[in-house]
Amino acid sequence: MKNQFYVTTSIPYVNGNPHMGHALEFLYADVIARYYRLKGYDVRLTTGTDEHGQKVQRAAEAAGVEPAAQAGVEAEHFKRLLEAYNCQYDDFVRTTEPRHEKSAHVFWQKMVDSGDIEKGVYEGLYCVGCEANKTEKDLIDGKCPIHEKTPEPISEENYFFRLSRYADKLLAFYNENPDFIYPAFRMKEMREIIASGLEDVSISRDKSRLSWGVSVPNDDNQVMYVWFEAVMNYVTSVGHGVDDAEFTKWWPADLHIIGKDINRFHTIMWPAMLMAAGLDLPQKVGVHGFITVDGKKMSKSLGNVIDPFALVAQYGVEPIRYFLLREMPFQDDGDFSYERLEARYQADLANGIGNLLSRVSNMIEKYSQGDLDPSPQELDYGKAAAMQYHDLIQKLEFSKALDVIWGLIDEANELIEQEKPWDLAKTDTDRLQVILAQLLYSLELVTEWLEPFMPETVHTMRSVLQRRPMVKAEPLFPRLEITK
RNA sequence: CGCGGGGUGGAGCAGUCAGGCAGCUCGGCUGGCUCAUAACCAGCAGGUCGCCGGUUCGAAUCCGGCCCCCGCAACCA
Repeated sequence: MKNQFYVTTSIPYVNGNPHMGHALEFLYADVIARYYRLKGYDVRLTTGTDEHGQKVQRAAEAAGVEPAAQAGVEAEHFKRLLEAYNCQYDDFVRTTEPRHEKSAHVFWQKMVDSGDIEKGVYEGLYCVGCEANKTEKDLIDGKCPIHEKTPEPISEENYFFRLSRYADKLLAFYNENPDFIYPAFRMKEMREIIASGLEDVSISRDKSRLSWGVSVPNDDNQVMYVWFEAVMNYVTSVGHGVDDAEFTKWWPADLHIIGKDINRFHTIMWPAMLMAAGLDLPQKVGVHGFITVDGKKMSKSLGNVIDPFALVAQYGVEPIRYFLLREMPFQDDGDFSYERLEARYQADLANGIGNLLSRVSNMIEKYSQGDLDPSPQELDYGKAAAMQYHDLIQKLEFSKALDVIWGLIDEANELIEQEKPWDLAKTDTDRLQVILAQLLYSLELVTEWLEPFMPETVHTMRSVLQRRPMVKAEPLFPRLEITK
């Protein structure tokens, strides 16, 4: 079994500011990366920014700056988001970096060599308002539904990726690797799309229409289509085209974490591209859902956008990490509301883990002179809970893994109630020490399992639990004042 | 008939694949306790499991039909 783990996030497009969805995706990747680091694996977490394309070029023109400058500002913005959510990353790939252009050129050439890139004529419909190509399916009564204009037919010489050649190979790959896409129903969706037919895709643009991109090798008039080049960041990060030893060490990736909207690019186009280039395919793609707010999609027009920076500023990073990982099921959309957030904070953090630490640390200070070794004599969690925990994390079921941890907290509270240590202090001090040692053990297990999710909290808890003599802990999570 | 997800006590969900007394968390109510952040523990109330029909000794679960909500449909995490 190899003791390394390479995980990536998708790379945000820099035409917009960071939002909650980015924060959530970073968190998912951070938890799994921390989990494997704690297991002793050599872990690499790669994230970055997608900086080419029409929208960035236009935004820069509007702002009167160079596209590179525009992208640079946003790249820093996303790095601040990673810091704000305490996500540890090993590499941050900007698609405008020289190493990425080199990587993309090498990748392109491999596909040319395999005969999967050919020149062709792109004939399509172009909406001037959208500045984008449209398909018949996009139109209503032959008009762009956004601008209510009839798109202009255009004809442009582009390079095409022979995606149509890969339908059967992709399906065969799915059959051999039924766990390739998580959750499973996302694979079902992709099977449907493949079954309905894959067309060759245009993967370049004429520079007269778009110049802000990675140039096509040996053709001064074309740049690569943004999506085509952006996904290559996953190989760029590990030295593709630049450092063969590094690339051999890390590729293929163990896990790509992505949002459900870009599933097809990662589970159809990207695998096909890798096959065409003769490279191995990633082990798994985890497709997460979106965050809704009070049941509705977050959008500027609804005015319900939550600022991820303001949120951690108000509640602190650890409670927000907990809330998002506990309430947003990886597979589906999760709903955000301040009511749910405050309820979780109060019940699980203040009354749950925080209060348990207080009462146990206080009893050990009082009844054991603050000096005691942990021992699991009373409650045998056995291997079942541990197996459950590890299994759930590896399956990306973070919410359920946290459930398991909180099960330990509940059991500890129940044990206290059953044994009544304050009575034992008067009647049976031997029994009292056994119970306290058990409680200490339970808390240590909680810290061990919680570490990928709430590293700062665990750090604080350990400073209490490992101190000798132990003294009563300050509230980990002070109760929120209910003002509403 | 484009594809997919979903409709379960006040709220959020599990259970549906392998039919068998309808479960969890939050909230509400009652009681207990006092080590603890008025926290903790126990118990109670509350549900025609979207609708109609079928199979079955028995259906939230299987089959058929219908209604409603949400997402996707090549560049929106």
